[in-house]
Parts: sequence; C-alpha cells; structure tokens
Amino acid sequence: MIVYYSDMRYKDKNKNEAIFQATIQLLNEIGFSEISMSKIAKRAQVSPGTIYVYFENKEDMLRKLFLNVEQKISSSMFEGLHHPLPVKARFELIMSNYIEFILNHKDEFLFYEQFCNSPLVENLYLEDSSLMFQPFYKLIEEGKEQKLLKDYDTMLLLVLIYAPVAELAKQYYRREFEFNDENVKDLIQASWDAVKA
Amino acid sequence: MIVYYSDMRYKDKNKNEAIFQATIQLLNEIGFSEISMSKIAKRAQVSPGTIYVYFENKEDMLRKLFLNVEQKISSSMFEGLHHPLPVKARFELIMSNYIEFILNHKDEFLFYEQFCNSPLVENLYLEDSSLMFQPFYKLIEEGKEQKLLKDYDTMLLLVLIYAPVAELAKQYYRREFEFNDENVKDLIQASWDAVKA
Amino acid sequence: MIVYYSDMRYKDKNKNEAIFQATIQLLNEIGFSEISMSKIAKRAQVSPGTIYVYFENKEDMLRKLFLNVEQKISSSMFEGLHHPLPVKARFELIMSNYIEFILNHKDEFLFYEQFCNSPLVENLYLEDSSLMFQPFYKLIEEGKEQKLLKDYDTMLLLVLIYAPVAELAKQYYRREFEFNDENVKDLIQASWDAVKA
Amino acid sequence: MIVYYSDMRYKDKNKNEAIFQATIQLLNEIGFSEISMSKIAKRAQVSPGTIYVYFENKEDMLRKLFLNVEQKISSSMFEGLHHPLPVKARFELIMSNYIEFILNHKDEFLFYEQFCNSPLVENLYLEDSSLMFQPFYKLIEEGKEQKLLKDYDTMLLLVLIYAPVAELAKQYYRREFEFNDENVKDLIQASWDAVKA
DNA sequence: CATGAATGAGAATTCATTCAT
DNA sequence: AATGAATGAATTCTCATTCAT
Repeated sequence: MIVYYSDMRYKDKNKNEAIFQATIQLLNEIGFSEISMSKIAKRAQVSPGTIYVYFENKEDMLRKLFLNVEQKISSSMFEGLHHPLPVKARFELIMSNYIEFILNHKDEFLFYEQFCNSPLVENLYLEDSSLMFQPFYKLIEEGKEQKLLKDYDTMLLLVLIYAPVAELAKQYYRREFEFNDENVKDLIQASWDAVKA
Repeated sequence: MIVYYSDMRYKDKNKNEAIFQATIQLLNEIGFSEISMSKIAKRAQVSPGTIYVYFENKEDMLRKLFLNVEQKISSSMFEGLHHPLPVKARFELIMSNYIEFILNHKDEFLFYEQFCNSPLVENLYLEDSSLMFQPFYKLIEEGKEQKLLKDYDTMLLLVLIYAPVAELAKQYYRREFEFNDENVKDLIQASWDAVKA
Repeated sequence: MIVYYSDMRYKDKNKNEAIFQATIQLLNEIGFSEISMSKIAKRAQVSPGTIYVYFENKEDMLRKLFLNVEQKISSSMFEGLHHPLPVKARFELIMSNYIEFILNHKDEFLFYEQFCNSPLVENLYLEDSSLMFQPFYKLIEEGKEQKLLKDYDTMLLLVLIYAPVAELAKQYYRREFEFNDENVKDLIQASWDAVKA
Repeated sequence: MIVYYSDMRYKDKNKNEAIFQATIQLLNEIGFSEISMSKIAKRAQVSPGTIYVYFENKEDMLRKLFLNVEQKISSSMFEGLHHPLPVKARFELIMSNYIEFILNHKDEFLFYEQFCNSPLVENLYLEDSSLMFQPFYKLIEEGKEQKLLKDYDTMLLLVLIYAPVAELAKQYYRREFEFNDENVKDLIQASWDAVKA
C-alpha cells in the first residue's frame, strides 16, 4: 500500500510501521546494548538501506519512534475525556484508559518505559514530554481548586496516580501481579485515596 | 589498597570499585547503546584488559554490578528497622531511608532504574530480586493482619508505596520536582493514605 | 567482473578469489600462528568487513578455501583419465598430472599440506576427503584384480604412490631436491616398483 | 625435583617438560591458530610468568621444543645401528625403529609433522634438519656404492623410504589404516622394492 | 523507492609479555 | 624460582552508514 503525503511522497506506510514494530520488539527482547540497524532490518524484512530511505539515521529513527509511541499513549489515555465530566469521573476514565492501553500494547508500553529510563530521553533532545500529560495536569489543578484533591504539589499528585499503575503493569509482565477486575478496582480506589482531600 | 585472598592474590579492591563506578556513570550519561568496555576502562583509568582480570566478560560485570547496587539499596532501605517498632513507624522509616538513599546516590539509583527497565534484568537470569524487598513484604502482611492496611493484594500495596517515591526521584533529577521537607512530608502522608485501611 | 545470482546479487567473484589467494599466500609465508583477518584483508586489498560479506567467519572461510583447493587438486590429478587406458598408463598419467599440478601451483600445494597436517582438518568437520581420491582408489583395486599390483592393503599401496611425490615436492620447494626429467622418470619408476606385483 | 645444570641452574626439569608436553598436546588438539601462552600455562599447571623463566619468549620455546622432539626422533630412529650390519639389515632396523617411535609417541610425531609442514621451520631459522638424517643418508650412499640400491638421487631414495611410513602413520591416527604385523611387513618389503637395484 | 555489497571505525575479548611481590 | 595482576596491542567480528544499481 502506497500513501501520498505532502512531505513524504511515495513512501510506504507499511514499511515505516514495520521498522517501528521491529525496533520495539527487538528493544524489548535484547535491549539497547544488542540492537543494531541490520537486526532491525532483518526483523522488519527490509534491507538495511531501506531504513535510511525513511529515516536520516538511527537517532532520528529512535526519536520518531519514541514520539510516535508517546502520541499513541497520550491519545489512548485521554480518549473520551469531555470537559463537562466531573473530576472523579475523569480520573477514573483516565485510569481505565491507561490500564486498557497497557494491557493491549505490551510492546509499546515496555518500550516506552525502557526509553524513559534511559539517558536517551535527554540525549535526543526530546521536548518536554509533560506536554503529553497536559490534560492530566489540568485535571489535577481543577481538582485542587474544587477542594476535591489535596493541596499538594501538582507533580506529586500526578505521580501518585500514574506511577503505581505503570509499575504494576511491569510486575504483571514479569508475572508477579495479576490484573483482574478486583485488583483494578482496588488500585483505582487506593490511588484516589492517595490524592483525595 | 591490596587485599590478599587465598585463591585471588594481589587483587585490588579499588580497581573493582573503579570499574563499577565508571560503568554506572557512563550508563547514566550515554546509556547501554553507547557504552563500551574501552570507554569504561578509560573512565576507570585502567587498561581494557584489566577489566577481564576482574570479570569474565561484559555480561558478568554488569550482573555483578547490578547485584552490588541492589544490595546497597536494600541495606540502606532497611537500616535501623527493628521489629518492635509499630507498623506505621517502620513504614515511615523505610520511606525516609529510601528517600535519603536516592538523594545521596543519584548514580546508583538511576543506574538501577535503567537496568530494571531494560530486558537485561531477565536476560541475565538474575535471581528473583523480590528477596531484596522481603522485609517490606512482611511489613505489609503484618499491617494487613493488624487491620491497619487495606486488605488488598500485597504486591499492589507494595507498589503503591515505592513506585511514587522512585518516580518522583526521577522527576527530581530531571528538575521537574523538588524534594523539600514539605513535599517529603506530603508524599509520606499520601502514600500512607493510599494503603491505610 | 560482477556476477548476478538469484539470491546473491552483485557479489564479486574476484573478491572471493582475492581473499582465497591472500589467505593461501599469507599462510605459506607466516603460518596459522601469525595470520589474521586484517592481514588477509590488507593483502587482498579489501576492507576487513568485506570478508564477512563473503564468509560467515574465519572458520567458514578456511573450510571453503580448503574444499576449493582440494577440488582443484582432484580435478587436475585425474584430468584426461579415460577408463579404457591400461592400469599402468593411468598410473603414469596420474603421477604426471600430480607432479605438474604441484610444480605449477606452489601456493595451493603447500597450503594443502600445511592444512592437512594441522588439527583443523578434523576440527572443521570436513567430510571425508578420501572421496577426492576415489578414482585413485579404484585404479589400485583394479590393478590388484589384474594381478599387476601387490596384494597389499589398498591404502598402503595408495600411500606408497602419492606420499613420496608430495614429500619430494616439499624438499623441492626447500631447494633440497630438483625436479628434472630424470628424477621424475626415476620417481615414477621407483613408485611403480614399490607397488607392482 | 630440582636439577642442577651448568647453564640452567636451579631449574626444574619437570616444569620444562610439563611446558613442552602441554604445548605438544595443545598444538595437536587446537593447532597454531588457537594456541596461546596462557592456555599452555594452564595445561602445564604453571603460571604464565613461569614459562618466561624457562624460555625467552614464545618463539624461543617453540624452537627449543622442536629441536627437542627432533632429537628424540633421531635417536630413536638410529638406536642400535652398528656399522658392521649389512645395508639391508640396517634399512630394516631403521624402519622398525621409526615405526615403533611413531606408534609409541603419537603426540611428538604429529607435532613434528605439523611443525615441519608449517612455515615456522623456515621462519625460526632452524638449522638444516637433514643433519638428523645423516646416518640414513650415509646408509643410502653406501647401498648405492654396493650396487644394492638404485643409482638414483639420494634424496629421492631417502624420501621413497621415509615418506610412506610417515604418511601411513597419519592415516593410522585418523583411523584410516591399521598397523598390524602384516601391513608392517608389507610396507617394509614395498619400500625396499622401491629403492633396491 | 528499494536493494545489499562495501566500508572503516569501533565493538568485545585475548594476546604475549612484564614486573612487583 | 614462581607467581599472577596488569597492560596495550592485536585479535575476530559487528556496526552505522553509503551508494551504485
């Protein structure tokens, strides 16, 4: 399938995506120390040279991949988030969305976590990813104004909400935690207890 | 300083430590994709060949380094933890110990997080690191028995406590959060609220 | 010269041969203890990396080189060997062919001898090279049936024929023997005397 | 056990021999391309540094080892060779001696053959090993004078005698030939037929 | 656009050798 | 004499990238 873009003409979206998927998979399997452009090419079933048709170099590819995944996470997380909803309902929606994304996108999630914990995030001069959490940030500010949430530092409250979910997901993928209905309910309750006024 | 062992004569403990420190620093600066044995040797001010006097290979060195750091974190975290202390006091002590460690051992902490989020943790066949958290685990079980803590899955409660601290520390080192007295107090309070019955 | 294969495009037969020749020459000059892939690359006027486009690794290259040379020796040795020729005529033809090959292919011959006397022959799991001598073997069996040759172990008769030529060739290349017409005639005569009934 | 020599005082003959044996064995097992001073040291159960107490360097060690083995072969080969014995008896004695040596000293024999077929023989500036065959040479000259042997080039006659034995020994160690009484008798007979007038 | 042969720099590791003990 | 830790050069091989096709 060939797609015509304004600045990316004749480029095959499937190949681009195949390269992204191959990179994500390999990064989760063997990590940054063992990955290489030829291994990625082999996994993506393209020639090493082809990667350089789509990306300037390895760094450029990784940066674009990271932004792509970050975008996916962000849009999944805030899907269906209409402002009129009350604060707590929005909190619960975001939590559910996030959990759903994590459980259905193992590779993207683990890649993102690995990437965020490596110095690449800084070294690739990726703009502040907090933009991605903007709606989350606003929700918390609003909750503080409505005295629903504790009057703590906003970043602190934010982290109290998303850090446990992410960490539990990793434990889940290491088979040390189970994501059943009860645990999800408990998690959402406990997170709310942490931040509620 | 030279240490004499029965089967390992003249082996210099400083060199071992210098290699560890060089690796930790470089890993935080340039990451797994850019690190190399020669760069480590240069930073540690030893010859590349010397690393192989102390370690079988790169993998062996990283495994031993990881276990070494994990041990440091564990012993710091549970320092002064006497059983007679009531559950909440022990909870607060662990939190303070952990925060103190993180703030005084930037390199070790960031290395540990990077390592845990890479596939190396599984690929190096490291024995279950949950042993390290054993006292923490027991504390939570005890808290549940005393009806002080929610009757939730133990791993869930564990994560609700340590995940936010760790995540905030990373935000702190990215200059997106401040670890002042108030924030620390708030964090401990909120974490307790998350897990308390 | 560029050859197009179905699954091996653009691969240059000259480069393959250049690598083989460089290896043979260096092996005869400095031996297995001093040879290296970079020295081979330099001699063959290719980049070290290029060798790995043509061969999996050093072992694979040496194995393929050995089989290549063995094939050359075999086809030279039995060139023009028509079955109708009487046993003695065939014996003499093989001897002449072999001597001619040895004198015109110093490098290949000395490489072959060095290789056969090293443990590589066994360690590379090379299939039984006796296949190469199959026509020779058959000639001797036939000679024994016709009562022209001694009724000795076939391998014994085989060795009585080819071992002296090969050894004399080595002495020749060490300037301790001369391969003039008389010596060649004498050698063939003496070899025949050794095996004839 | 410590032995006192004039120019090799306090040096342990056992260690010297252990190093020689380790080298011979390893050379037969893995060859020149894979051998190393540390592997030799490990096999000889001495420290790498110890080798340099006995030898100047690797080259010096190999040279001395070669000369040592050559000496052993030579003295075995000509053992019991009294001049009064008739030519044919001496021929048969040398053959028997040589076969006996080969069958009882696999490692030394194979090492010698490997070494002689490598460029090391020339590169180590080893003096003409033909000195070793001096008595053999003389025997043939004498046989020619007595018209017992063909009036061929002496080297040619020499090679006709020793090359087949050596080659058969190699086939024997590759399990492609059997050294039973009959074969030995046949070999000596055929070799004599090759050279006798 | 897609290929894969070609490259030289750099990767992990081993080498022969030295020297303080 | 004997050790083995230490070394920097050299080993095999892989890397990111280029470019002719």
